[in-house]
Amino acid sequence: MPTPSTRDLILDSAQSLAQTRGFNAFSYADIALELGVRKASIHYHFPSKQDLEAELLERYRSQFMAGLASLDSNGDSSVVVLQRYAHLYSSTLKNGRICLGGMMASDIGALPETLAPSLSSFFEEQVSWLVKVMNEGKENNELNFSGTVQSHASVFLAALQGGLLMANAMNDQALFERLAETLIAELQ
Amino acid sequence: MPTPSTRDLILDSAQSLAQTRGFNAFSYADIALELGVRKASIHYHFPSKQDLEAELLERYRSQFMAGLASLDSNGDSSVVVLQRYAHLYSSTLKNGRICLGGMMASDIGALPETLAPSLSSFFEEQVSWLVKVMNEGKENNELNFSGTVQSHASVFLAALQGGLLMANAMNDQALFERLAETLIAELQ
DNA sequence: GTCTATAGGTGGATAGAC
DNA sequence: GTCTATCCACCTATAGAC
Repeated sequence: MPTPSTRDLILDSAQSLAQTRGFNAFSYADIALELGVRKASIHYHFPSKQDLEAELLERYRSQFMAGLASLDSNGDSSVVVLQRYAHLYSSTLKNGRICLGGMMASDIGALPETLAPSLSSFFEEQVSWLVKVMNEGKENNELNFSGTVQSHASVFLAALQGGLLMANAMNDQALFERLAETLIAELQ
Repeated sequence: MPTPSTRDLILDSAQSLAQTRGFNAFSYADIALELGVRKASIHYHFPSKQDLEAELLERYRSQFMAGLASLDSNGDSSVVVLQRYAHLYSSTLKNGRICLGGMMASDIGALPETLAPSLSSFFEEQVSWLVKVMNEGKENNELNFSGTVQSHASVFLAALQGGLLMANAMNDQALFERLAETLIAELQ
């Protein structure tokens, strides 16, 4: 594992701050303090905060999709794959974070409009992946539900996003675990 | 209808800004501009922003609960009551807003800790009300599902909150409507 | 690439006249 | 209750030395 570049360290710090406080509640000064560099150095890598935010979402999206690809690479059952998916969200909760996509969605009214398309794509890719997994589950008779797969995929994602918000605000990790379990049981 | 007091007008403006931009993305200057008063006047009614935020949540919570009380005052079926509940959320979406509780939950990491208990209560009251409605629906054989009522109530609320986030970010009101429909159908 | 220094603006908040 | 005036801290961002 090579030493992370300053650029990556900045993104890591910014992502942590964005997931815990929100996009409009952290500053270059916060990152500078955490990394022990000057604000001007951050502006060298990301001239404007909008540049930083855009890169933040893009990196998160690509890393998240790469993670999804590895979730269903084996021949595991759809139920197990969905459990692993839910665990991706659950694990962010342990650090007092919520999904970066969900956070950005809540801040969308105060962010540059140029970020909206990327954010929409993030959600659409999640739903598409869930649709694929649920379709496979139906074909294998591991999943069984009425209504369109698309609708159930949207509900699944929305419930996890909202569940993260609630569990984090109430400081109740068990709430999220029960919620995810119920969601998956409902599809069987 | 008496003329609203300045205090109420301030709360109305602040609530609109908080629901669209977030708690850390509006200022006293924004409210002052909208109402045509000076910032100092707002500080007279709400000395600190924390005071304003606390009152904002408390008013929202009490108004929301009053609204819920009128939703199931008649002998309507549980399905209809749940549809009306979902419509409460749907209607905020039309103004480009999300639920104030959901917004505050996403900002909780950048808000005073004193607000957390009130926010937890907000979610707990929503879930308790949903549990009551779902229990009645089960007794009347209008609703039919496995798993605890508590879990399904949590899922229901979480999915609506997350659905608001997604539909607002993607500017797709129909997404929310389909999502709500699927959620209710799943309980029958 | 990182630094010092600084500009120009906005944040929440207060004092005191009316 | 609302105003003018002001304070100080913090924000994003840039210029220019090293």
